[in-house]
Amino acid sequence: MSGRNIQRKPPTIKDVAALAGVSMSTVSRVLNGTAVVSGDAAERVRRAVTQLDFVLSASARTVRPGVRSMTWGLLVDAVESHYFSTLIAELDRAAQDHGSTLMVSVTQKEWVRERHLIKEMSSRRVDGLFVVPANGDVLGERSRMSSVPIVYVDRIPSGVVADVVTFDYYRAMADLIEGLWARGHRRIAFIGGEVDTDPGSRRYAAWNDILARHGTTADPELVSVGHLVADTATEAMVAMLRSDQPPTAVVTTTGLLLLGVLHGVVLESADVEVVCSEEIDAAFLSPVPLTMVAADLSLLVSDAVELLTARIDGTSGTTPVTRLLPTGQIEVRPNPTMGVSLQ
Amino acid sequence: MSGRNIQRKPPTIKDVAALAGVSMSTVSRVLNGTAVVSGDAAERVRRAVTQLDFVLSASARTVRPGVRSMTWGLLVDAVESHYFSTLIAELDRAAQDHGSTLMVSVTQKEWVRERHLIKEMSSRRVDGLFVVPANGDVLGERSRMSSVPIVYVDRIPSGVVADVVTFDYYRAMADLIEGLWARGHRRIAFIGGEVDTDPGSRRYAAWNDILARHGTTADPELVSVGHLVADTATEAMVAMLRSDQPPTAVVTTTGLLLLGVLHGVVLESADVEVVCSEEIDAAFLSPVPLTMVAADLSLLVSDAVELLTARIDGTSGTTPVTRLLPTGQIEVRPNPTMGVSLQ
DNA sequence: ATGAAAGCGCTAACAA
DNA sequence: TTGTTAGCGCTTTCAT
Repeated sequence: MSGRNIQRKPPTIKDVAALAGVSMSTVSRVLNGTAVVSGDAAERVRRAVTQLDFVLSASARTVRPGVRSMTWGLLVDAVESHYFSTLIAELDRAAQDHGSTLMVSVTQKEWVRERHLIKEMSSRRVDGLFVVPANGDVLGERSRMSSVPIVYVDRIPSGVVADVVTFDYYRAMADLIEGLWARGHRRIAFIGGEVDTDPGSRRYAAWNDILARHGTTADPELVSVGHLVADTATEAMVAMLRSDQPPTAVVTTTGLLLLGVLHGVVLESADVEVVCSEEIDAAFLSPVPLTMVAADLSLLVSDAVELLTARIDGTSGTTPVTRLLPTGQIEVRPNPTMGVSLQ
Repeated sequence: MSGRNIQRKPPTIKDVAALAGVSMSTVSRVLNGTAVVSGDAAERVRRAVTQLDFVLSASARTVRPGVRSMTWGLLVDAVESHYFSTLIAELDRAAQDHGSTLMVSVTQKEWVRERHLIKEMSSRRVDGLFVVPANGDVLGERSRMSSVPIVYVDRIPSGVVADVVTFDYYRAMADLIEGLWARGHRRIAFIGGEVDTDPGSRRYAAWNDILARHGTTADPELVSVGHLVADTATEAMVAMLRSDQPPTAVVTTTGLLLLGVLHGVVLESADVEVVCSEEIDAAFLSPVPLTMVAADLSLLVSDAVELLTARIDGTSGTTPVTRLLPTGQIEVRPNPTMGVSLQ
């Protein structure tokens, strides 16, 4: 209860050794379990450690190369989404199970920041890194940064051949659109984000491919891409709904854009079916039929962890692996007693 | 494009010195800007650094106590909420502005993990720590962990007097309930989470106080607390709505529980007004009138950063500060042409 | 089983 | 302006 937070300089292994009446080596051995120590000495060391509230300096421990810090890093491009929240939570749990600590940093979707943070994390001697790659590595610099094992997650990075774990977003999107087609929809809109970078590019390719497979092509009026925020997606949706030939179904890509699209649907009290390549937790509030791709993050995480630990332990071959994980679907149909669907 | 990720051991300052034909000190001086170096030598060093893709080892740099690592730590209890996503994003930006790097770890709401991570971060020589305190420090151990400057965020920690920045959740909740009362509601339900720990305790106190102020007390049938997940909140909501005397309004605390409550409302096609002490981004989908507390995280962050930097620089007094930040309100009224509100 | 000592990568005090 | 050197906290031979 006494709240003095004096900045005393932390005790060192030397202090512990002195208090326990042993040498520094013995303290080190006890704390690391590196060698057998007499029960008596061990006990005295442990007591001193508790008394001084001592912690081995991770900095000093990891000065020499080759030692394990039992720390993993995670670089995410942004954090404001259900998807990444879950990713962080799952990875954190996996790291804990492995006896490692996870440290997260945010790249803000900027390649220069990703590069900086990879170096930063690496200079802090993390054992390995999970990276959700940002775009913009035009010079292919990524391939030169080989100081620390990296497994790329969720997106396929450009400019480097490395271990990647991601979901099969192409197939997921293809399935969604085939579903709409099977249910009779012919005027289908596409409201998406970036389409020239992964995974938007895969989704967009699926969109075009499936339409082509059915011998048709997208009405330009019904395609609106490049959205980065929900608001512009809302505007696009509203504009389409007000046109002469409004769509009967809408394809969206991210949870963020799905919210934007649903907002447009609400504003116009429209009756369209919506599908989305990502999941949101407020889906049950949708006033219209909604199908979402269900991506099991725990699958992604266990695969990524497996790949990274193999790299760290050096037990994996030299050839990088790319894994495309399968996805599921979640269908949400609005409560028939409410919403526009009852007219 | 050549994707060989060989695990070569990272170059040291010695390698750079050799390649540049100068001493290690000169390299250090160039890289840290600690002293004037001849343009020629500096240029050769920079070239060598680029060529070797060299980064100073943060580990080695921070071995000696007292040096700044230009790294801040953030310990959050959980990450699956809009609130913490935003907190991380804002703090990350603030750290970047300050020239520091933010590292996040997750305590999973467990005090032992919080304690472990504080030590871990501290042993990695972060300059300071933002901590969303977990509950469970019954022994008051927090007050003994004075190795690194800490600013507590969002919750008031137990067992220690330290710098805290949080929102005035008592007043926020009081305002919500006064609003309901003013709009004529008399059967008001309360569906919340933990009520014996902060900030739930503050919200629950406001609930009881405001009812008392109006000379009444809560109907036990309309109070359901201790919810940790959305599902049980949904069940509680449904049960209340099906009772003989259903509430006309519901008070909720967190965004998670708000979603649970709204789910119950949707399932029962009920017509109740809802208020919540946290914000969700899918609010526009609410089929019923909804008022949420708007907490400006950037305010929280700038205050927390100010306090932490003051502690780090030693420019703050010894007396810890507690700041209660004001909140706003967001009102969402459902689109009149849809949803249950049109009957 | 234990201690003394060298060395990890780096910075800073001291010489030159 | 530059190099040499001691030392940060810790681990790890190498003796004992």
